[in-house]
Amino acid sequence: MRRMTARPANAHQARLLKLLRDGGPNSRAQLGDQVDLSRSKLAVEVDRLLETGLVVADGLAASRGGRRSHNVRLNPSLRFLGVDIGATSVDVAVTNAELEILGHLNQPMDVREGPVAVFEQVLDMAGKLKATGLAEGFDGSGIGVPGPVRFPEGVPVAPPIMPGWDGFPVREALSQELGCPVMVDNDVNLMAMGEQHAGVARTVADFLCVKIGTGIGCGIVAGGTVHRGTTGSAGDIGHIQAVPDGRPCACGNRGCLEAHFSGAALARDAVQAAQQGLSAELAARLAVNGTLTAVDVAAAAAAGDATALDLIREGGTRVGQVIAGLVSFFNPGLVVIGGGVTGLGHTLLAAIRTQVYRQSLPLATGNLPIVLGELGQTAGVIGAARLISDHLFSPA
Amino acid sequence: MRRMTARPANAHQARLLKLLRDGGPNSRAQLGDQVDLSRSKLAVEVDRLLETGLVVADGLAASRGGRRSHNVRLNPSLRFLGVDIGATSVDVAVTNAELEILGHLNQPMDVREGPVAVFEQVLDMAGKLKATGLAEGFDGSGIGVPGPVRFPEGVPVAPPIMPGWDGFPVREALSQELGCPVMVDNDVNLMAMGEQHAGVARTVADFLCVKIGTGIGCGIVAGGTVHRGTTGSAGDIGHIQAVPDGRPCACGNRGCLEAHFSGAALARDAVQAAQQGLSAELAARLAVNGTLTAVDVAAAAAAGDATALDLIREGGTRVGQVIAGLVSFFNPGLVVIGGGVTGLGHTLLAAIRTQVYRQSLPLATGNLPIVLGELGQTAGVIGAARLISDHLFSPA
DNA sequence: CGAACTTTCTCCACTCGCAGGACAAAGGGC
DNA sequence: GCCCTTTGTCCTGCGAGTGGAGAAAGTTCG
Repeated sequence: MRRMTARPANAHQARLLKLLRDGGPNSRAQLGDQVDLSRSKLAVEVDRLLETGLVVADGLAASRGGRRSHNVRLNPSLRFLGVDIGATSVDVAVTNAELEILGHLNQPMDVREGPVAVFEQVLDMAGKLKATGLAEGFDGSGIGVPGPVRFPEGVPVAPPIMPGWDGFPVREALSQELGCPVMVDNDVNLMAMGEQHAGVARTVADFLCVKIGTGIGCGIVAGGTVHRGTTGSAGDIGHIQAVPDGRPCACGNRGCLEAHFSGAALARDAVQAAQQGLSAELAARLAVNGTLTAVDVAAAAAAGDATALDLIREGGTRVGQVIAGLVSFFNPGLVVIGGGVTGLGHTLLAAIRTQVYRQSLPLATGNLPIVLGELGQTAGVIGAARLISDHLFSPA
Repeated sequence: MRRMTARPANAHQARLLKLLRDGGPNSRAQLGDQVDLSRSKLAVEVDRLLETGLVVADGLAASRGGRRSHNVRLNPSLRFLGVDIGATSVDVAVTNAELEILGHLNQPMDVREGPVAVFEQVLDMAGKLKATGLAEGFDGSGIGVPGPVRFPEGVPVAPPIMPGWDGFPVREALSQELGCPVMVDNDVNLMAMGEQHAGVARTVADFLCVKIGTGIGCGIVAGGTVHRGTTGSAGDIGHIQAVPDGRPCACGNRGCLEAHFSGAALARDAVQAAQQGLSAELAARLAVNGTLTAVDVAAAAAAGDATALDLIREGGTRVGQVIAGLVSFFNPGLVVIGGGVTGLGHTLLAAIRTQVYRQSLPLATGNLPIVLGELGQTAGVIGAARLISDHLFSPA
C-alpha cells in the first residue's frame, strides 16, 4: 500500500488534524465548537482534508438532539513508528494516527555497539511488527536516543555514553531505510512528550520530567513546548554536583548526581552491600544471578530488607536535593519521576518529596505534585509518535 | 496634552510598531524589507498607524538611489515610565517610544516601608521628571519589584523581603495614579528584558541573567520570552542550597546561596574580617563609615587587598557552583551577570567562569559566554519600558 | 402521533484582506 | 540629458472567510 504523503495546507487544517489526533473521531459540529471558524469555512477545510486522504468519514456521530451528523476521523490506516533507544534496551512500537499503541516490542541491547548495529536491530523489530499485519509501512517515525541531539538536523552530538554515535546522521539514515519522514530527539524529551500527551502531564504547561535509568536526565517543558537548549543538551542533570568532593564520576568530576544515584550506581552499591554482608537478602540474590540490578534492590526493599530501603532512601535524598534546586529555579507546576527505577516506587518518591518540600521555597512547592509517570515503558514510544505527528500535522 | 490611547489593530501593525521601536525611523521601503507584505498592504497599514497618531512622518530618508522616500517613526511625544524597585533603592526613568532614556533618577529607599510609602516616592520622582519638561504625562509604565509576581494580575505574592506587599494590587493602584496602562514584573525579569533589548543579549534566544544585589535572582529567557513559572517564582535561586549544612539563612534552611554570597552577605563578611584584623584596608573603611558595603569590598580589592579579593573569589565560586548546575540543566547560549555587585568586576567574573567551566559538561559550556551586563543600573528601567511597550504594541 | 423546536449540513451572496501589475514621481550614474 | 533604479500610489482581481437562508433529520412535549 502506498503511504500517505499529504500534509496540511494551512494552519486551520493542522489544527483540525491535531484535534482529531487528540480527541478521536468528531463530527464537524464538534470540531466547530473547538475552533474559531464559521461552519462554512470549517466544512471547506474538512472536505479538503478528506480529499487528501489524511481524514476519512466514520459513520454517524452520537446525536446531540437534531439533524444527525457524520463523524470524521484520521485515516485509520496511518501508522507511526515510535523508537526509544535506551542505554541497555530498545523499545519499538507501532501506533495509529491517534497515537494508540497497536504493537510494542522491547529488546535488551547495548547502545555502545554503535548506530549501525543498533539500527539493524531496530529495523528488524520494525519488520517483525509489520509481519504481524499491524502495518504495511510507516507514515512517519520518531526516534529517541539517550544523549543530546542537534534537533533541527536530527543528529546526536557528543553523547558521553554513546561513543560512535557522535555526528551519525540518524534522521537521514533512518528516513532512507524506513522510507518515511523521521524526527530525532533525546529520549528524556520524548518521555516528557509522552506524559504530556497521554499521561500525568496532560493539563500542565510547565513541568519537569526526571528520568532515572542507567543515567539521569530531565525533560523540560516550558509553556507547553519542550525546551532543548542552545546545543540540545538541556536537561542533562546527571552531572550536576550533588555531593561536594563526592564519588569520582566517569566524566572526570567528583560528586556528580549520576555517580551517587542511578540505575548503575544503585546496582554497584547493592553488590557492595551484599559482599560486605550487610544484607542477606541482597547476598542471596547476588549468589543466584551473579550480579544485581535496580530490580533486585526493589524486590529486596519490597521484602522489607533494611539495607535496600536505606540505599533507596539515600539515593532519593540525593536526587531530591538536585530537584529541589531545579524547582526553585524553574518553578514547574508538576514534577514527574520516571525511568527504570520507578520500580523502587513509593520509597523513592517519599524520599524525593521530603527533600524537595524541605529545601525549596514554599511558593514554589505550595501546590507542586511530585508523581510517578503514568505510562511506564510506553512513555518514550508514545512521545516519539507524538514528535513525528506534531511534525507531519504542521503546514509543510 | 492628551495621551495616546490607540493600540495596533492587527498583528501587522504590531509588528511594524516593534520594528520602529527597535530600529528607529524607517522608510516604507525599509519596513517592507523586514516584513512579508506587499507594498500596497504595507502602505495601507502605515497610513492607518499615521491616522492613530502612534506613528508620525519624519522627513526624507537617506537615498538608496531612486525616488526619494519619506521616513516614518514612532510619535516622538510618546513617553513610558520605567520603575525599578530594588530592596534598598528605586530607579525611575522616562523613555521615549524607542525606549531611549530621556531622564533617570535613583534614590535610596527601603522596600520594607511598604507599598504605600514606596509608591508615594515613585510618584514624587515621576513628578520631578515631568517637571523638567521631559514628559507631560505617560502613555504606559512598567514596574519591577524585588520578589515574585502573579504576572497576569500584576500583584506581588509572598515576597520574603517585602512584608506588607503580599497581594497589594500594584498594577491597579499605579494605573489609577499614573492614568496609564501599567505592567508589573519581577525586577530580575526586567533586567533580563533590558539586556535583551539593548544590552549583551540582543541576539540570544536562550539565556540566563543572574542579578546579584541585596539578594540573588535569575532571569530566565527561553526561546526569546521570559519564563516566569507556574506561580511567578521562577528564577528564585537565592535559596538553592550551595553549601550542605552551611550558614543559617533567614528562610529557615541552612547553606542557601544567598546566605553565603550576596550584597548583604558580602558586607557582613567584610565587617567581620575587618573586626578580626584580617584586613587593614577594610578596617580603615569600617572606621570611617561605621559600616561596609559591597562597594567598599570592591574598592579594597581594587587596591589589592588580599582579604577582599579572597571574599570575592570565594563568593564567586559559590555562585559559580550554582550557575554550573543551572547551565547543565538549562543549556543557555549566554549567561549575564548583573546587579549591585558587578562593581566587583573581573575578579568575581573569573571565579564564576572557572567554576562553571570546570563543573558543567563541555557540550553546554563549549561556546558559552559568561559576561557582565552592559547596561548597569539602567537595565531594569529599560526592561520595564520594554515590558509595557510590548504590551501596548500588541493588538488589543 | 403530530406540531414545534433543535441541531447539523449545504449553498450562496457579500465583504475584506492582500498580492501584484501598471503607472507616476524622483532620484543617481555615465 | 538619457537611461536605469528606487519608491510610492492606484487599481484590479483572487481567494479567504462570514453569516444568512434553507433543507434535512433528529428530539420533546402535549
